Formats: sequence, structure tokens, C-alpha cells
Amino acid sequence: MNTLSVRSDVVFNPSMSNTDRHGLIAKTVRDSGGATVQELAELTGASEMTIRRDLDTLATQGVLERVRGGARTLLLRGEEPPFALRAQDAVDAKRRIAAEVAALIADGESVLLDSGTTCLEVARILRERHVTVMPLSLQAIRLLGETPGHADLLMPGGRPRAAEGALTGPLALASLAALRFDTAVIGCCGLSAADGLTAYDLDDAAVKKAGIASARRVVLAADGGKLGRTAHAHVGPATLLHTLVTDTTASAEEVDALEAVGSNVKIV
Amino acid sequence: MNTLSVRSDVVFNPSMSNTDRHGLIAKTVRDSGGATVQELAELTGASEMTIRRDLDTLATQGVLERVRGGARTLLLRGEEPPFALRAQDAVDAKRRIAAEVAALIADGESVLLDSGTTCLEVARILRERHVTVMPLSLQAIRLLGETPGHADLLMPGGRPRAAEGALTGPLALASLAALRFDTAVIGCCGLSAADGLTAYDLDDAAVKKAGIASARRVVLAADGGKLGRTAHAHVGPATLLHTLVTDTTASAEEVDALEAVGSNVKIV
DNA sequence: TGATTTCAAACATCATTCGTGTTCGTTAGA
DNA sequence: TCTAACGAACACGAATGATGTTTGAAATCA
Repeated sequence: MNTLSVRSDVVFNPSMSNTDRHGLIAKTVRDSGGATVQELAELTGASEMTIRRDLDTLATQGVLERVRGGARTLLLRGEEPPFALRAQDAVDAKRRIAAEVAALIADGESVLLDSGTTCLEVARILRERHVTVMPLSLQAIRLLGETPGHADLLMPGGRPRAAEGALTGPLALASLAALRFDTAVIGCCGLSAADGLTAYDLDDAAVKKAGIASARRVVLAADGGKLGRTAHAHVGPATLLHTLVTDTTASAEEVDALEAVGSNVKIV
Repeated sequence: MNTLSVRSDVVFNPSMSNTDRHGLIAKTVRDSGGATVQELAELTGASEMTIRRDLDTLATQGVLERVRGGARTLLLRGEEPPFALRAQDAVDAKRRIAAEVAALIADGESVLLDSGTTCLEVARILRERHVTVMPLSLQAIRLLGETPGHADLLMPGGRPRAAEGALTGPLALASLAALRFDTAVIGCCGLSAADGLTAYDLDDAAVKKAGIASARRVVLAADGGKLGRTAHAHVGPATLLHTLVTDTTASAEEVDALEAVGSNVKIV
């Protein structure tokens, strides 16, 4: 919220790990829209040279934009926050949601796994389970394709969208049309009883729609921040969902409204 | 060949890096079919504990099989050598072949990239080029899917075969049927003028066949050891190939025979 | 069963790598 | 032109990884 209060928490904290510092820098730049190298050096207690290196790293990761003298946020009104940035948000809630989603899936099932950070956490859990998984993002494919784990991997086709690695396009749609799944685990950018399920990207929305159509059961994994929000691309009405898993930050009215239209809501 | 000559090269060489040692262990076990921990410790000058750790590592990588007291080769007559093992062979030749193959490809082309170690080297080069690439193995997808590089990635569907990560099955075939490529870079297990192109695995052969059918031009990347050999699964006649890139270890008679049936052969 | 070998966990040691800060010459903007 | 910002180069300390030794458990063989 307030940059000053953040500062007072951490000034003169010499035992800050580089990961902590990166997080703090990212948060500061995001909250205030931008920061100078000097400010960040003072804020974190690190040298300016270290801050410059941090900013280069974070810029490479797509967390922020490097400008002369400091860094600027990548967030613009109405645009989807970059993947690398969202991945840091609400990690705990996402993990809990993912655990609950995984608990809904029985051994032997075939599972369609949407793109997005929450679904990536689901992949991390399903990797150790005896299930067949088709992931719709490069990140999840990388995770499941590496040696350990018991899950059977099924690859969809498609063109990966930059950064996020979500698979879209005719090849992805064709892969989905050719298969049927026991469960589709879907993520979204917005969900409300009024506007239904929405995504930031048209291609993404088309893939989600096809995924939902190819599954016997649809589980939506969405942290509380997604509820009541509406993004640009419409996927379908909330009645398409069989189960919604969200966390305690979800607005109670929205949950009630969704339950009223027939969704089974689980709050973790 | 001869274990003793190998030993005399390296005994009492204390400045051996762990990678060197791993290579020597792998080679020794492969050449002699197996070795004890004691032998390997004496051979490399490392302690038995270190050898055990090495063997565990190599076993996890699929290079050899751990047995009580030592390790055994995974190579059995008639079986395809494991991917992790082949990947260490003739790295230099594969690199040179890959460079030549990449030189045949112009910017802007769409390229189909087969599975296999040589094609993986091609992927490493194409990553920096302005081309559209559809790789048929998880390894290459991982390589191309990571952030750097200019190449456009197109994902095929399919089921990855264990270890090697080659994509096969109806989804892979459907992805290929839906597209046309400027160039298909194909690997193989055997090639001869008489028996044509062959692979170890039926599913693999079907994918190669579909890939060849979907490309305007077919480039085969095969080190010299593949020429004159025949594997179980038939892909098609050598006349399907437009260009063959191989290395100087290729048998001259086989090269002549292939040129006689119309192939354009490049030796690097 | 008992003896012997093999194994793996735990700890110590050493080399290497990584992160960081400082300095200094260069570069980009005002 | 002048000044702040930058990045390359070096130095230093901490963290990490590789290795060897010891020790007790487990597996194999007689």
C-alpha cells in the first residue's frame, strides 16, 4: 500500500537474502509504479551496483522494466499482469487451492490441466500421482516431462504464447477435440455469476472453451482475487463449472451468487 | 576395446574432473559389460564411496545399471542403446553435422525437427535463428521453450516415449497431417541404399513417415555409424531424402550406393 | 547362523561458485 | 559540456558442491 511503511520495516536489515530483496524490489516497483536505483539501495541496504544487477535480472524475468536510473512497473491499466509477476502473488493460497483440486482427482483419471500459476501448482502435485495429464502450458510440460514422478504425460499441440507458455491456436483446439477427459482443471482471469468465466486473451478463451467441452467434469481453480472480476474474453457461463475451488479472500456475496446458479464451491 | 590400455592412460591421474571420471566409468562399463566398485576406484584413483555416488548418478541418468558391488551395461544385443548413453557418443561429429544441417536452412523457413541426439544439436543452433520450429521430442521442446533465442516454437501433440521423449501416437500424426513444412530434419537408426530408412520403434517410424510426407524438403542427419545399418521398423526408401548430412566415418561404398539412388550427400 | 562384503548416512575438509561491494573508465542525457 | 548512471574488472566472504573417512546397518555367501 504505502511505501513508507514498507521502508520502515526493512531499512537496515543486513540479513536479507537475495530472493527477499528481489521480492521487495518487485513489490516496491509495482506499488509505486517505479523506483530509482538509489531509492532501492537505501530501501534494501544493498549497494547500487547490486540493485542494478537485481534490476537486470528482474527485467530479464519480465517482472519489471529497466529504465535509466531505476526501474518501472510493467503493469498498465486493463492489461494482464505479466506471468512472472503474478507467479509471486498469493503463493500460499495457490498451493492450498492446488492441494484441494488434486484431492478431487482419483488415481487413474485423465486430467486436462489449463495454463496459469495455480494450475502449475496442481501439476506439481499430480506429478507424483498415477494419472494421465495433458497440460496446456509449457511450464507444466517442463515440470511433468522431467524424469521423476509417476504421472503419464500427454502432449497437446499448439503455439505457445510468449512468457506464459500457454498453448493456443488450431493445433491446441484440434488436440482437445480429439480427446475426452475425466476432469478438466481450469484457471481463469475473472469469474462472476453475472458475466461467467472470462480470460484476458481471445485465443486462451477459445482453448478453455474447448477444454471444458472435452471434459466430463470441470474444476475451476481460482484464488479469491478472481471472483467478481470480469476480463475481456468470454469463455462461458458459470454453470459450465461443476466445482469451484477458491480461498478465503473470496467475496462472500460472489460465492453466494455462484452457489445460487448451481456451482459447488469449496473454500480452503 | 581393451580395458588394460584404457587403464594405463589414466591410473594415478589425480586431477581428473568428475565429468571426466563419469565418462571414463561409463566407457569402461560399456566396453567390458560391467565393472566392480573396486576396479573403478582403482581405475580412476577416486575412493570407493565416490565411485558409488557416481554409479548412482549414472544409473539415475540411465547410462548404466547399478548392481550390488558394481555396475553393468544396459546394452543388450539388438536393443537400441539408451538415449542417455548415445548422447555421449560422437558429440563432435553430431555438432558438425548439426551445423551443416542448420546451414541448409534459410531464415523464415518452417522446420520440422525429429527426435534424437543429432537433431537436438540442430535445435541448439536453430534457437538463435529466425525460423519456425516444430520439434518432435521433449528435449528439444524444453530447449526451445526456454526464454532466450529468436526461433518461433510450434508444439506438436503426442505421447512422449520414456527417456528419449520422442513424441508419437495419433496426436503426433494428426499434428503433422495438419501442417506443411519447408524442411524436415530427420534422424534415423539405420540407412542403407538397399533397405532405405529404418527406426528401432514402430511408432517412431510412423511419425517419421508422416513428417517426411508433410515437408517440401527432407534432410537426414545421420552420423557415419548409421549408414549401412538396418533397424527393425521401416520408414521408407532412401529416395525420399533430398539431402543426407553425415560425417567422415561413413562407409564410402554406402555413400556411393546412396548417391547412385539419387541422394545428395554432404560429408562434414 | 555367522562371517564378510557392500552399502549408505553423517561428518569433516577442500575447492569452486556465487553474491556482493569497490573502483574506475565509459556512456548517455541534461 | 557536464554530471549522473552504467558496466566491466577485481577482491572478498559466504554458500555450495565434491570428496574422503568413519561407522553402523543391510545384504550376500559359506
